[in-house]
Amino acid sequence: MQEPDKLTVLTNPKLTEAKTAIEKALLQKRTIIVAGNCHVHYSGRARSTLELGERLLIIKEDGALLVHRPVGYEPVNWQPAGSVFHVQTKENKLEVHGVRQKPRESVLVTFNQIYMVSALSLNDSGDFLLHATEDDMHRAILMKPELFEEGFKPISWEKKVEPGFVDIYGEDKDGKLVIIEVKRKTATKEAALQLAKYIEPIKAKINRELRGVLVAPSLGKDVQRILATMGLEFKELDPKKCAEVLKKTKNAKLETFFGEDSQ
Amino acid sequence: MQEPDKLTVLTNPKLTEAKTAIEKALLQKRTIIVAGNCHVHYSGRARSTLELGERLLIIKEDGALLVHRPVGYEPVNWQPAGSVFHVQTKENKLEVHGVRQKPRESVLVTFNQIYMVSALSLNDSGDFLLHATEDDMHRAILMKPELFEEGFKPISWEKKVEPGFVDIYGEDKDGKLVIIEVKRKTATKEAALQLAKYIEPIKAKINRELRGVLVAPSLGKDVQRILATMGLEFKELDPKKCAEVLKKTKNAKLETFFGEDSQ
DNA sequence: ATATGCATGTCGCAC
DNA sequence: GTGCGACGTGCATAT
Repeated sequence: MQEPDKLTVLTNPKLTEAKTAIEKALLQKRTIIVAGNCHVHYSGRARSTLELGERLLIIKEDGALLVHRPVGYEPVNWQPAGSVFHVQTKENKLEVHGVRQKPRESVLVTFNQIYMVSALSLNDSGDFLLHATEDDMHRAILMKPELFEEGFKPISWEKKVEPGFVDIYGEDKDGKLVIIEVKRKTATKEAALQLAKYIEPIKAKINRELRGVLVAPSLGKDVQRILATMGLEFKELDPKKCAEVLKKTKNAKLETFFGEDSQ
Repeated sequence: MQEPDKLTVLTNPKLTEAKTAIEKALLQKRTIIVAGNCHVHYSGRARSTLELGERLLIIKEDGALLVHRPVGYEPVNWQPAGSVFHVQTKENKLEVHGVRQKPRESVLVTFNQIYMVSALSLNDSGDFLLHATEDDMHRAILMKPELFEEGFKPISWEKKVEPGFVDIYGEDKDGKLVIIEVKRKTATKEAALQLAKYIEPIKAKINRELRGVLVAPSLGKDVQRILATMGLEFKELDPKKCAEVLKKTKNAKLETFFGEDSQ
């Protein structure tokens, strides 16, 4: 079931042994994990130094590099995919050097002690799906406009209108034009200003009543007031609810496909 | 030199063995690495599903969780520090469930096979220093104002002025007020608008000539034109150069401390 | 190649 | 807690 070399682990190796194992794993494009005592220097878009301490170094098969401290979600140092690596021992230390071009930047990890080197051949082709994004909210409104408002008829979306793109625009039940700006979380004053920026030039261009509506799960502190002074509206809508709607719509479609009634 | 339990590694353990090892390591607040075949579900601010595949699961001593695919810099799923974990075996699968409150969100990693479980006690107190940030640029200009302009006298920085904070303000050699907005990389039109937003209210309030200057290593495409129409200026300045200046200044101080001339 | 905007952004700091 | 901006942001997309 499992190739003999799917996994290689060295515990408390000598630095030279670690060097050999890492170089071999790099050639084989395996996922490498090194645990040890190291310091780190980065130079490129900025510069950084990380003093001696015990961390994890991870190098992936596509040349991504991560240095993780024992706390925190984010890597303390890293290198994006596509980096090229060089390993060498030097004065009783092991140096792992990762370089990428465009932008030119490099990370140097210097170990004085290594607790573990692990090399894995990982096979991963599973799909990743993310729901309840802003884009899901757009699609949900387009597929089920009454989510926004009874009688709303979408006309277009992601429409270029100087000075940017309008999320959705359409007509309400009274035939008024509606410009919608969608946010997937609490809308800030920035969002209100963004909407206003889109509205004004259009108002100036067309001679017709125009509603600007901010759609979001909630509003920031002073945003309601700002909207009011600008004659804009707010409509509450939750990204989760939109995701639900999309799911149901998808189910409905599938049912139709299989010859069943869709509600 | 090294405690006997600094490092524990299990290779190709049974799921029940893995469960025991992970639970023990969680109690000991060690850094845990699990390599295996799994699928992942996330629910919280959004929702996601990741189909079956071989990945790394990392749980840190502060309750941060990372799921890494064999490619890419970013984790495919994660949970910030402070999450609480629950491990159980179920129908020949091992479930690792991480939950955090505020916002309420959870990640469920379900393994059907495990290649390695590793638990480490990492000791890391080394300082991390990042140079050539925007803040370094502020400090460099404050310490050596001629970096910005000959005769410039800084008055204040990070000054609250409705509707936000001005990076630096001061007086030029002719006694004109100068408002400086600093960017560490190519300045976009957003930066220009940000500067304008600060300038306008101040102009309205004081009765005095006022210069608005965008300081950055370079300008985006139409930004020069935008600055011109708004009567704003651009001054080229590189964050690396600022970092250099700070370094020299620091050295100069040290030299003084040691009784030597500082140029 | 550059520009624009989203992200389960994260993180830090001020109010 | 909320707001605001920086980040070695990364990332996808459209031009």
